[in-house]
Amino acid sequence: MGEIRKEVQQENQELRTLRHTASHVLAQAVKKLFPAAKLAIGPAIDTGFYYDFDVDAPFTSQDLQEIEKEMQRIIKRNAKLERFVLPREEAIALMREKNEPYKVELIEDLPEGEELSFYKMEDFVDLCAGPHMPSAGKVKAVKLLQAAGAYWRGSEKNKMLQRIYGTAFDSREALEAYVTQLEEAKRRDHNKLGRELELFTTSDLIGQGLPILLPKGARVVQLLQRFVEDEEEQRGYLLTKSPLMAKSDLFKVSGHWDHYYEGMFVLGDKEMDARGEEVLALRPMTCPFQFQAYLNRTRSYRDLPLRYNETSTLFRNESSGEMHGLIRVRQFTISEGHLACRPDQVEAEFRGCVELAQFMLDTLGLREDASYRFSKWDPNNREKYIGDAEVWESTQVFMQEILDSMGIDYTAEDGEAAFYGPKLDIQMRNVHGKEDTLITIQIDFQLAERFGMTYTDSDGQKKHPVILHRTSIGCYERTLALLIEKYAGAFPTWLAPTQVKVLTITERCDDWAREVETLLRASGIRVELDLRNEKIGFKIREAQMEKVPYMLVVGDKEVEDRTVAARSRKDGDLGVQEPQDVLTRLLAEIRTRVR
RNA sequence: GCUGAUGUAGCUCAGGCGGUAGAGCACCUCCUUGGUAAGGAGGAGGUCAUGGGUUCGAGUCCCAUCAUCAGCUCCA
Repeated sequence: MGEIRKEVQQENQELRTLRHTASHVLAQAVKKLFPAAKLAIGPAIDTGFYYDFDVDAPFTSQDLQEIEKEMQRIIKRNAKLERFVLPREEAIALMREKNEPYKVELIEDLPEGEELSFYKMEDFVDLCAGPHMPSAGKVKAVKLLQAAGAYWRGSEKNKMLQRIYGTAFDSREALEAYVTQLEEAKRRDHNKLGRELELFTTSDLIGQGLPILLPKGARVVQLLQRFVEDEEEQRGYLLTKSPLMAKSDLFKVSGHWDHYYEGMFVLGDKEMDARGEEVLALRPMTCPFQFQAYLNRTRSYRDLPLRYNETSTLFRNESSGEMHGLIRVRQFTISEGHLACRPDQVEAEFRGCVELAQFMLDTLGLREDASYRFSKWDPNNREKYIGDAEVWESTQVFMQEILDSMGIDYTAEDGEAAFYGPKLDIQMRNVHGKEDTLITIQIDFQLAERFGMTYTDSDGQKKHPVILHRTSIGCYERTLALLIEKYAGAFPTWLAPTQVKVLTITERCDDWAREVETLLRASGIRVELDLRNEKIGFKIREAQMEKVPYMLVVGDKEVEDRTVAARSRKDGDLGVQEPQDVLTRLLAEIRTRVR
């Protein structure tokens, strides 16, 4: 096994080298066609490569075509790459001479005394650590995909450069396979498929980031919510229902007024607030609301852990360019929960949260696509966070120890924490490979004190509980989006908005079809009746069946026997059966969901 | 928010140089027919995203706004 993995890694490394070389070919081509272009950076990425340029006008799609042709010529000439090294000062001088200010800046940021490597390909020279293919001809297949703006050094304070994305492979076939894969991804894209399947829609009148769940989408979300609430109840959670808005006072205590004002929908403004007028804001999270539930009466150490959950709708004023389908929206509903624990309970409760999240992912079939991120604070950016450095550091160590003891394979990242504590984020990739957080579990040693939440310990002392913030499947809209893409719209039977489609061949069967519908519906099966009486056969029906687990066809011959022809998405033709038999089978199938 | 592209019937799209809108599929009615994306006849549906402007006249040109898409930045 180790050997195979090693080989795969080596292959990936070679592909990255090839793509990095392709980015140099791109830069050379751009320099030839647009001599005024200034070079920034051009790395290989997982799916290909890009290069950033500072140019007067953005690249058009025609520009890309011409650049790609020029790249083909360089590859055909099999231009050789030669490495050479310069001391720092000479390197800066060379880049000044070539009028490449971004390269100069890059070199100046590198440590003193370091030798700097360059690669020369024909008359084109680029600062680069390498490695590279020996010649451009090794790039067998290359394709430019798109141009887009990107900030220099990834900061919106800097100038926006023009980035060209492309991909490269060592064979024509591999490139074609990748392009096919991109088309397949587009087909599964929840934003397209979800609209086609009438799961959701949007309205220009309602606004950006505010999708409407249509009956089928609303049904799936309802099923998910019932499932989550039932499961959490079994695990000792207590459901709350708290208001969707609160006075600014609440958010001042929580710290959101200072740390999250831009992200909130405030019904009024800071000036009104300063004048002492009542200013309400829609809630961007549930924490302080559930804290008020905790504060309803005095708490004993015997009451802990106290686990609150809520199917909670939140509002966040995302900036206009961020919104995307059901993945990034301005209003969403989340399976939110807060656990108040004694210090000696935190570890077990944290584990319980992780296990619950994993159980949810297993049930939905998403676990294999999840990755874990340990999101830490950024000690160099103190104004983003509340509390003392010691609390942060000790909380992070504490969390890390739990993660390690659970054997969770995570990546640690600085600057990704919530403003009040570190997080374990469970990340999911969408069909295009873009990553988003689905589930988050956080440890918070700070807010209980801010809100004056206490319990009386066995020694009679008032103490602050430790708060765990957590979601179990995260936001329902986002989960729905991931499920659409995971199953290409063909939901598992227990989640399918339509479990059975009842069809007829002639209107003489319509009454009998309605009886079958009533029978199934009475048993809690989600039925869609289609009385169009189309004269089409099973093979054709399969096309529309793709998204529906079961299909029943009612016809005259079957009417005589009081039977229906049944077909399953999974098992194919089930033959002609008594409706009761079909019902039994269906119920069994629906109950196969993990419990 | 930034860069770019896009916005014509439910869907996919046509509409060279400005002269007040079309196709396929879907939908509705009727006929034919119990079944392999069936045939025939007819029908409905668009203030061309919205608001301004230029013009005798704008889907077509200009500006603004809104929305959608890709990427960046930010985040669940």
